[in-house]
Amino acid sequence: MATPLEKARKDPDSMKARILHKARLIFGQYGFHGATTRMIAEEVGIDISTLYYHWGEKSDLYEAVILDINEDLRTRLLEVEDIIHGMPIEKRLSISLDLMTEYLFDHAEVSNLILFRYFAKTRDESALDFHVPEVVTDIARSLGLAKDRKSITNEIRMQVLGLMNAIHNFVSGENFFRSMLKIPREEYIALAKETIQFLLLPAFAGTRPNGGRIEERNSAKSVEKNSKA
Amino acid sequence: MATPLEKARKDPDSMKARILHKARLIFGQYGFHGATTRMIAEEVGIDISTLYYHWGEKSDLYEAVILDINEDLRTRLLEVEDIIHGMPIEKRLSISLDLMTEYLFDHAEVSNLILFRYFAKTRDESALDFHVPEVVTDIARSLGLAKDRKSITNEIRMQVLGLMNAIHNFVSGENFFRSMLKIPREEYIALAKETIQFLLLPAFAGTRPNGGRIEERNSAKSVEKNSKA
DNA sequence: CATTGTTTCCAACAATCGATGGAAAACTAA
DNA sequence: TTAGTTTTCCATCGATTGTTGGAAACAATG
Repeated sequence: MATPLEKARKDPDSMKARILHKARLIFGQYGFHGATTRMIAEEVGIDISTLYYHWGEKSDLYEAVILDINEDLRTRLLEVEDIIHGMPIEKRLSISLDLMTEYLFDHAEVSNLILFRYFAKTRDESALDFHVPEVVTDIARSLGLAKDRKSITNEIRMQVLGLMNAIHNFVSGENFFRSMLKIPREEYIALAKETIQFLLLPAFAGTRPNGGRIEERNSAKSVEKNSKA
Repeated sequence: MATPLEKARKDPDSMKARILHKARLIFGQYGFHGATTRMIAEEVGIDISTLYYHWGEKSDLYEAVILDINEDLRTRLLEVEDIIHGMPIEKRLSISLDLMTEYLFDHAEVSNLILFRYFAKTRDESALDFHVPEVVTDIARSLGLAKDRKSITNEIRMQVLGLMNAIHNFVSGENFFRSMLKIPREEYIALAKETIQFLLLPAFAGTRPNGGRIEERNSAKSVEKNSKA
């Protein structure tokens, strides 16, 4: 109950939480430099100084936003992990992709913010260079791509990044891609899911000649405990 | 020989071209709002007003940058198309991915700018909402995923977008991902190539049970002509 | 009620942004 | 050289940015 972020997450109706929520959307749409504190304040319907009263500097608010979506994402990943637990590898992957795609389409700002963090630089790098614990390792273990934390190679890490980014791309690119395909949102979402499965599932299908760096299944259950960071 | 962009592309040593080149890099790293005209001018080593003399408004320069990388990318795609022509589908895809990955790692700002355009909004949308001809259709035909322009479905379009974005992600995300994997650049590039092939090739491998929506091969050669926009 | 602490807004600040007018410099052509 | 054109820079503008001080409004406590 110390940091402003913890307060905001505890009471979603509080002013801190309302600001944080709108900040997620604005930062997600325009990026750090594209978003202005005035845009966020106006979206909440408050004066700009109220925003500063609650969150301090712009970069502090941005940091809170990143940590916030990271926590949400981690929570959702744990839920998905629970659902797919015990299933064979192909089903685990297929269902994970579907559920995460569904979730991210409902919270597109999460994908936006993650991609911004991956790809965009910031003028004052030092202010925004806080470290967020990467979930890549947890995903790899949850999917069964590696027995435990220590056996996760860089190859597997890259594969997981590829999986995650495939989803983020179709979610964040919705506006651009949809105007290109000229289809309604529901159709686009369905098509995105279908395409993700089509592109990525075969790589992890049980019997493939090359690159057999995937575990068969049922290797977790004992490691399941230390998923809490 | 009318537009400033055409002049710049014609004479790469001209001031216009020098500004355009640095603008590519800066816009690519920081995005439209993150980049400032002063940053670009300083990078070139000129006064800011010289930049305005040659390119006018910031958004005009940005537009020129987008059109410029689009032209470069199209040129490279045509070269690749020439190389893979006549090969079987799997080889075509494999080599295309490799060559385009190689090319984009050498011109990372191209991937950056494309992703920015896909994912980021701009405060003044109207100024930057110029239309760039999409190459998705050409890629699909070149790869042999469809016989001709008219037989390209939205499913195929989405698959091509998935292919392209997979490359862009690993290229643009190099800084972020590499600091996570703690490996040198060459190793990262090799790993990226390997991962892209690992993830995406199986989906288009000849004999697969589901989703057989790919043409076999050797259906182009007559359509080859109208690739020039 | 009065008082104390918390929250919100108004007004303004310095810094930085995009952009321009005009003089100086550099170049071209005679 | 001279005249004319093109290019570059200096100085500056207004608008917008992030940020803050301080007054008002509100809430809780005695």
